[in-house]
Amino acid sequence: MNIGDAARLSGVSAKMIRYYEEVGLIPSVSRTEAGYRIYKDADVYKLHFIRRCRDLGFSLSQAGELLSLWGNHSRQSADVKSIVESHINDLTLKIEEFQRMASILTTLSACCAGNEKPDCPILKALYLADTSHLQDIESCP
Amino acid sequence: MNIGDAARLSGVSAKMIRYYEEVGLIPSVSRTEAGYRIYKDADVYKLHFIRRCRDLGFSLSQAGELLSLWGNHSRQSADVKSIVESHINDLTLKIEEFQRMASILTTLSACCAGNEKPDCPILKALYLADTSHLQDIESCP
DNA sequence: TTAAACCTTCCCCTAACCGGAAGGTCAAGA
DNA sequence: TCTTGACCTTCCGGTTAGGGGAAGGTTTAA
Repeated sequence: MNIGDAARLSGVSAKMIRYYEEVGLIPSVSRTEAGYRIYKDADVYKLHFIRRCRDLGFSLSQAGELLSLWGNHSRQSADVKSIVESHINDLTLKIEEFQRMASILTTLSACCAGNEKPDCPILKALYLADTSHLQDIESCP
Repeated sequence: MNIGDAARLSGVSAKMIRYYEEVGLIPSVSRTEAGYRIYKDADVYKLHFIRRCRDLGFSLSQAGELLSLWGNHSRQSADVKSIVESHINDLTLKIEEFQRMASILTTLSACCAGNEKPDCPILKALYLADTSHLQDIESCP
């Protein structure tokens, strides 16, 4: 199987497959005499596993650790769970940060007339020293 | 005022001030005979404005647009509001994506014993073709 | 005079890719 | 048999928003 077939079957682009090989996430595969990479089903499964890790937001480094645990039959499920919980924590922090931003921006946007006039409470707030007072605001600043 | 003072007053590191100048986000400032950059209060305000945009998650490109509007007294507040609403939309999409990931991972994590044994429903789910069925799952897969 | 604390430019590194150029290979149809 | 198009290869550069550090010049205070 050529890299194009492996890409189609795994959902990982040929470009990315070469990249994963380059950075050591997957081992180098064998080649034809002409230098073409040859993939087996097991390689496609690995690529597919990585793709699913990426879809769930894991870093390539974490995906590599999970892939390693996946192939290690003497693994401890606690190690897997630890990686997952760390990632859930990262996601939660990002969600909270984005919600904080969105909350402030929504408040400010609601106060902006959004017309042809230059007056704009959003720009005022960006100029002022601190928007932390906008966290729980109900009325317009 | 040297770049170090501007950095302390604006909350933007000297490294980043030079970078913002290099990419054209802020204009080049004048220099001393020795080549040191000289900053005025107005420059510090601009840097501070950019920093606040970044704190709210705007890209440097958006920060540049907002900065330009801020300095343009014939602006239309609708243009400001448009940028902000676009960014709120981006944030909302990211929040939803992260929540989707976190939801799936939390479900899987709850099903993993997290002990010294190798059995792990998380790895099983990463191997299986599709986790979309985990969106609304209550019990363990 | 000297040492610390500045400043300058320059280059490399990050994560996870995408785009494209230049050139070699393979398979099918005329 | 030749050609054409679809593959494949490596290599290089760009993306975002910076961080780290080297090598060397400047300023200021003791």
